[in-house]
Amino acid sequence: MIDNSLVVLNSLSGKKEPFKPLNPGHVGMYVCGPTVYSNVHLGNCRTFISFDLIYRYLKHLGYKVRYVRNITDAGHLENDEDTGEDRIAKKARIEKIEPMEVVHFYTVDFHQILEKFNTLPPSIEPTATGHIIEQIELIKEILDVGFAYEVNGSVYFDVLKYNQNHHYGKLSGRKIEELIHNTRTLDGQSDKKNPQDFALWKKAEPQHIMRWPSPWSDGFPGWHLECTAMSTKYLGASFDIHGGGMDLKFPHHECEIAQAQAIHDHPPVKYWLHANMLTLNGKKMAKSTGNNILPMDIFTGNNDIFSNPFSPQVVRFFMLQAHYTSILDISQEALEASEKGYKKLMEAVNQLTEINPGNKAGAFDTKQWLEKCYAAMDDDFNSPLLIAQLFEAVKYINLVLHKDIPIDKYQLKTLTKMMSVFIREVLGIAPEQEYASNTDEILHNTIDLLIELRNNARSNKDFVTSDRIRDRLLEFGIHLKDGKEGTQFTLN
RNA sequence: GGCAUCGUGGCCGAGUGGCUAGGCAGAGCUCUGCAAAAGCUUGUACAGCGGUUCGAAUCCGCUCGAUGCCUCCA
Repeated sequence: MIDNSLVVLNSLSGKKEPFKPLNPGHVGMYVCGPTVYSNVHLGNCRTFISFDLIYRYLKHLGYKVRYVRNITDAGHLENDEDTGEDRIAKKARIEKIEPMEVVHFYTVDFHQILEKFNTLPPSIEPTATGHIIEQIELIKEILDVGFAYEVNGSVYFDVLKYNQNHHYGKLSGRKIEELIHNTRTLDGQSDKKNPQDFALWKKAEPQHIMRWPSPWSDGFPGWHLECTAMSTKYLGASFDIHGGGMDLKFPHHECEIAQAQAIHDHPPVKYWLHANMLTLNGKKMAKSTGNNILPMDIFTGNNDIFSNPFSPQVVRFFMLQAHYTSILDISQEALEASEKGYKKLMEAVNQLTEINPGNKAGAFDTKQWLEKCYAAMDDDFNSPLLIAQLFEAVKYINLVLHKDIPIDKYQLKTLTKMMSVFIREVLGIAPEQEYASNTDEILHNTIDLLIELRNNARSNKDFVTSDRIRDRLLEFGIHLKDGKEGTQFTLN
């Protein structure tokens, strides 16, 4: 299956490049995970769904993928000044609970939401606090090569010195002169030599509870360092893919490149992939403006933004209908359109089992269709284009079902297998709900009985009764449809 | 102000020099007791202004706008 036709948009070059992993057949992928100081953000979910798609497709192609996604549970400051407070410590102070309670609570929330979105768990999910020793060792190495300095128990990365021989800003397209020109001066309130320098280790203030011993002070590691420590530990000094949200390009990913380059004297990552932002009703999502929604509130319908609930699968399908590098706007209308499309797609797939193939092949060119499906995904994981191809198949399936268009065994077998592969395995879209087999059978038998009673009424032209049965069932989410082969039903 | 990404029909969203994207919505028809579903038919869109070219939504320039980053942010 690995035929080297996959191309990916590398943020480092800004161009689509053929994907050739460092070790043939193996892929190392690191994605910046969440800071677990509050409920996982919907935009954050888009990033993880995007990389779930990428992970799934690489695996589908036959690569052995090691997917590392961290949990940031320390070191992520409110701002970069010396007074900046750790986000988790701040939440703990406000809620009057232990920092590790905050961490655990929101880690559980994060996992629950991502599971609802049907994302696969990563191969390794390391935490920052579990890698303090590794981070201290990295800081020592950076100090040894002379790209960091210690002041008052804190250690900073010397960006200006690094930039003498390397380009700090090559990922985000920035020049150091512009950064200096645009950076607000802190009027000597900082220990840093330059405002561009970033913390590798911060000395903890006396009231700061999240603290670890180090050669420099009792303190905590800098945010940028943890990703370098964990990616290096689990994927090596060079690995294939580093992903994350577009907003992490600068400074976070830039700092990661600088740290790794300083120590290993070569770039850490071959392909940088960045997922684009999600906006809500055309505007950036922000808690401060109220233009914000939690994933769970979309699923339950408990929100003021959308007039009805939308299931995780519909939201996932909606997101996959856009390319991961495009800005995507979520709205009531857009979700409704996706919901209908999703149902149409799943309905057609479910009805594949009802088709009896003939000996005559139909006009559907399965070989060409498959090629188009793979071509779509090979072109930088173009899921919207793949979905468009899936709807081509849906159209044909419906023609077979309703218009007696021929289909032979081979066509049916290919469609049945590959529709499932693309929808379930690659796109990671699951059926809306699965019933326990026992309940399922009882429910189906009950509905069949009601359909029988209704059809008796219809034969007697007692449409009052027949419509009442149909309308009442619809209220329960059971949808009856009369066709040539009798009455079918769907569960909403 | 600087950097980055982008601006496609009523809505969402592919497409990066010539050839149908796709989904949703709308209109007409077929089927139907009526619906629903499905099928068929139907839409001369590419922010604006210049330029390159035989030919541009697609390349170049400028203008306007959006989003992100420039202090933490997926």
